[in-house]
Amino acid sequence: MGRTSDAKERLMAAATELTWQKGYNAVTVDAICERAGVKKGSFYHFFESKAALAIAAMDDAWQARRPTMDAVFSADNPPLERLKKYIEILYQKQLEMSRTQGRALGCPFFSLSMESGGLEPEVWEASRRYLGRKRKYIEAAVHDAQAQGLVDVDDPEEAVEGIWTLMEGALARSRAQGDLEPLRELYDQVLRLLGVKRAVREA
Amino acid sequence: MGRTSDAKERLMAAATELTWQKGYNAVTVDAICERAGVKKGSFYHFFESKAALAIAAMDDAWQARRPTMDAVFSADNPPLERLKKYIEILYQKQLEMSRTQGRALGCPFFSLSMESGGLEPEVWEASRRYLGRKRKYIEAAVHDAQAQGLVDVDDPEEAVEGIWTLMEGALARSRAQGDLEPLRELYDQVLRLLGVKRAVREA
DNA sequence: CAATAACTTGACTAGATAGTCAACTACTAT
DNA sequence: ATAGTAGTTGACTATCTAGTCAAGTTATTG
Repeated sequence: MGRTSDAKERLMAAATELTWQKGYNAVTVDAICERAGVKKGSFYHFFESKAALAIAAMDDAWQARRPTMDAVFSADNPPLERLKKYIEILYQKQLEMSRTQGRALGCPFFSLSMESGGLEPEVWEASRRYLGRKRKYIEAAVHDAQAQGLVDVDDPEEAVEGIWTLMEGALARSRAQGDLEPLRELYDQVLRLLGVKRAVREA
Repeated sequence: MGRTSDAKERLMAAATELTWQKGYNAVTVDAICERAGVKKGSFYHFFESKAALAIAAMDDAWQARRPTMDAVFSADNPPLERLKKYIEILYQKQLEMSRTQGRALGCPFFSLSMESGGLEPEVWEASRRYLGRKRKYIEAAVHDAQAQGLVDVDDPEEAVEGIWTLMEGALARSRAQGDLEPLRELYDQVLRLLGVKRAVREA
């Protein structure tokens, strides 16, 4: 019963966009309202604070990306193909941002996690939770690759750790320096950490 | 002529500390003044803006760390020892922060670079410049290692790129998640990117 | 078609924020 | 010892900021 509205969705979209561009602390409630075309009173009708919106917006963004993640990391795809395809998608996404925003913006969860630590415990916790979910796809791919004898690693957990550092590190660097350079040879570097030999890599 | 003072130094130290903890946008001029024990009027006597202070503070911090960097990356040390020692120092530094601050804070230049893009062009440029200076030490070590036949890489530039991503990525992750986990096996992962064989690594 | 719940609005508060300024103080060099 | 300069102070402005609220509007459902 009662009136309906998409203001809540518009607020989450505006928050995602602005936070990705400028970072959490540089974005004001007023700016989010303006971009969403919503008055501040309505903002506080839907969300109890800026932090609450940030958390809701992360969930929204994750739900939106999940189908793509599930498709790319489908158990039906060969494990190394999953990683390759995923890195290609990362690259394309950041390329699009370079064009539309003038620079690469990196991973929104990671940037938010770096920025919110020690300031906004609930935002920090939520961002880390979504990073953990993202990481699970990588873990599964590496474990599958190991089980199928496609890679040469002593300790799969350590390999996951290194690959995760490479991936989030490359995205973070692409934001820090604004260009796509860090993403260019990423798949090759991942293969190296996985102990895939040069001859196989070139195949 | 005239009165002397260390207020400028105190302001730079306070800015470095607070920005490292909370990030650039979350730190106010008032907070910096309070921590430095300096009134706002004095702040603007020494710096024309918060951005100008941030840039001066980066330079100050870099000058302070440079001697250590020069010692660790001395051409007199074997190239791989330089990298190993440097990673050990990174680890110790973040460990100290875990104790004193309750969490790892990562690399101040990198965090600042991620946060200032698109908002504070001069701060962004400066942070990237200092990151570039830091990177040069890694480059030299990798090139030397290659020249001395200690490593097995096809393309040294690509190896530097990957190692740099691993290092800054691990520091960034240590901030994002607040613990030291990402730094633990860092040297091993670096060796893997350098194509150092398992047997040699274990030696 | 009406009751009512869901949403909207604009005006409001209280405190934070960057930056200014003129008068004041104390040190340093001559 | 003193003139001049570098540094200090507190009070000030104008704007921004998160968050509140009571009264108004509109869609939904019975």
